[in-house]
Amino acid sequence: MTGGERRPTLADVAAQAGVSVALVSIVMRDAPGASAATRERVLEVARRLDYQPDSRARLLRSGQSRLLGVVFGVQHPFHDDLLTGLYDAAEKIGYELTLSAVTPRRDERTAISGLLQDRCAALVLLGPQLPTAELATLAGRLPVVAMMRTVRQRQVDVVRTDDGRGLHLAVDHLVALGHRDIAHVDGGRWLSSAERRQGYRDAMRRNGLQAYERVVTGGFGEEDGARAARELREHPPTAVTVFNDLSATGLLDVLRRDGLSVPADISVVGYDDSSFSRLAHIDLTTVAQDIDTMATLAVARAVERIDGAQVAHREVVIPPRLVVRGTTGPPRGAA
Amino acid sequence: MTGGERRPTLADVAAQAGVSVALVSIVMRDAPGASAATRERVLEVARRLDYQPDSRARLLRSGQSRLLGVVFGVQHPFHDDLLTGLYDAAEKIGYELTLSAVTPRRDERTAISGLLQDRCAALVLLGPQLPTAELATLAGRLPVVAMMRTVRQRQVDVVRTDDGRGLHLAVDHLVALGHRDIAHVDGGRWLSSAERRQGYRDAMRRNGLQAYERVVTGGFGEEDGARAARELREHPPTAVTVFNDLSATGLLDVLRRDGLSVPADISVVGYDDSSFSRLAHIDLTTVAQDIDTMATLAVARAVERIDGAQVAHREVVIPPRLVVRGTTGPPRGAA
DNA sequence: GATCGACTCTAGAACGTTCTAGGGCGGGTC
DNA sequence: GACCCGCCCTAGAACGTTCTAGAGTCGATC
Repeated sequence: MTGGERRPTLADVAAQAGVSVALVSIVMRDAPGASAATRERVLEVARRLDYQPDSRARLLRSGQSRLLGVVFGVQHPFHDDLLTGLYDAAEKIGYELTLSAVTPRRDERTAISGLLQDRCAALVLLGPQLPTAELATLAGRLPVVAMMRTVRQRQVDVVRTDDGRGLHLAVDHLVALGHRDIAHVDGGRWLSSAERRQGYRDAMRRNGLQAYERVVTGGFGEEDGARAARELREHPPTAVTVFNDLSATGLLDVLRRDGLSVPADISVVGYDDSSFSRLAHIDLTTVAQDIDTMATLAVARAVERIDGAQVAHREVVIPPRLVVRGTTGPPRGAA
Repeated sequence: MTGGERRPTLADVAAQAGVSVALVSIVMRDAPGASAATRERVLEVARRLDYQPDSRARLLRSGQSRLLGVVFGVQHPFHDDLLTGLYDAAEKIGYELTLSAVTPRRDERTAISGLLQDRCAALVLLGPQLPTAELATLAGRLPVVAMMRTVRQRQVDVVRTDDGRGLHLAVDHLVALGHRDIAHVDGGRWLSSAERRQGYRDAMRRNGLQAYERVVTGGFGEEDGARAARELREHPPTAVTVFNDLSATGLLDVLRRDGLSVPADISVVGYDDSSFSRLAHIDLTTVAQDIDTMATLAVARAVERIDGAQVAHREVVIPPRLVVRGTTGPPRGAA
């Protein structure tokens, strides 16, 4: 029953409309070379047969695929937001997106290889964990844009947030509130942990607070933040900047169970503006990445490479934005 | 520089290995009809040239596409988990997945039409919002499996959780703890809100608690839960079951700000086992859907239809599971 | 020693589209 | 009236693969 009938092709439409296959193709692509009258007639037939072009055949023949492959991770709520932006950006310039997910049981290599078989024209990788060497090989075959990660390799384009600046914003905000004793909980071995840590250090020095510099090893998850909080228990600072929002919530939880009041006793700043950080419950002050700009630039960069343009800048660094919510305030003494 | 060279094709491999194109095809597909020796030689050449099959050409020629189209929504953390399961299930039986996302600015119709052009063999829709009539038309063209939603239409297969039973579990758990005054905050006009509400009603009656039945209109988001909490303020019950986790956290927030202690003063049960409900901070007792089973069954159902089997059951209903965490406990009197 | 079957391999058509080359045809210019 | 140009249209090759039909070789069976 279902699926019994073959889907209509250009040939079917052509036969019904009494024209050649080539002409129907012209009409469907909205290409010049058909009179208004026939155009109308062909479209009418196509609509009646519910004709849908076959993108496989289309792409196969026309070489240029106007298709961008995107690799994203299912664990990152952040990636979902980025996908939204990428769809918008791609649609605006007439490109299609094809998605391939990295899951706990499906690694990046598998995800990428699927996209290569689909012959997309370029790859956009969201926070790739692949070693630089492998990214370089890949970039030798087709344009590759890495997002949210630095790649010291001239073949690979990079679009990322200025994480250093993100921590400047966080620290400056705390200093403006009157804090001096500000610690940082880093991301351990995670991508961009080093840069955020360095951003913290620079900002502290610029504010003349090198005496207060203190970095605690953290990580990606909630439990990492909790562990860091316990480590800070002995000599609690008046404020903490944390590698990401998830870690920050873990830290917050321990602080509150210890009877500390946030932000009166201690202020906390996260990173990412994750969806849950907006929950009234958590209400976390955090550093937000400019998703729309990043998405637009990533797509633009990929397309420039596809079109063979010699791209001048290989790396685009976008300034982040501080989102002030309820977990930051003046320290007790300063009130 | 990049993209200058053409990707190698079967013909290239054939030429280098000194065999016919057809034979290389046989080897690549692991089909019978090639000697071990040549097989070895061809594979070696393919590896050397870094040959990647062109899935477009492959699918175009071979008609059967072994390709499942999946439509998911970026706003739902739950969909990410489901994707993980779908990838596993599809891989196990040799199918590929192709993803199309619904975003705030890309509707379901667009997402589906993209997949139709890719000529996938069947569609798996996660919580589709499309009207039944449209789903029916679609199902006339290719097998369609809807997940997490009822569709009263015999062409469309359905795989969903037994939401009624989910609320039975929640209510029974609370009753076992000693609660009698249990209210329900529903999902408003959202899919499956009606079924969960009815599940609550049935469970209350089965426990002889019809006198305590109380349903408050809620919704999908946090603010809906917060609103419901304010509405309950006058005569607070000792326990609440909520449409989903997001709404439950909004409710929790208002309760706590009102000075109520959870679970001592009031117990709360959510629905979905969303990733954030696991955060130590929120630690929500909730009803979990059996993601792996759902994913496996959805893929199996789609494939059966593709293979033309006459499927007996059109609707599969999976029992959920209660995850007990920190927001439920005995009521004050019962301690 | 002819016939058969199994095995390995190949030539060429086919999938649905786009692209290249060119064929009518009407009307303007010399 | 010969020429050229622009417009609308068509035939047929091409994209990279799989599929069908069949060709060649070898060894075993009659």
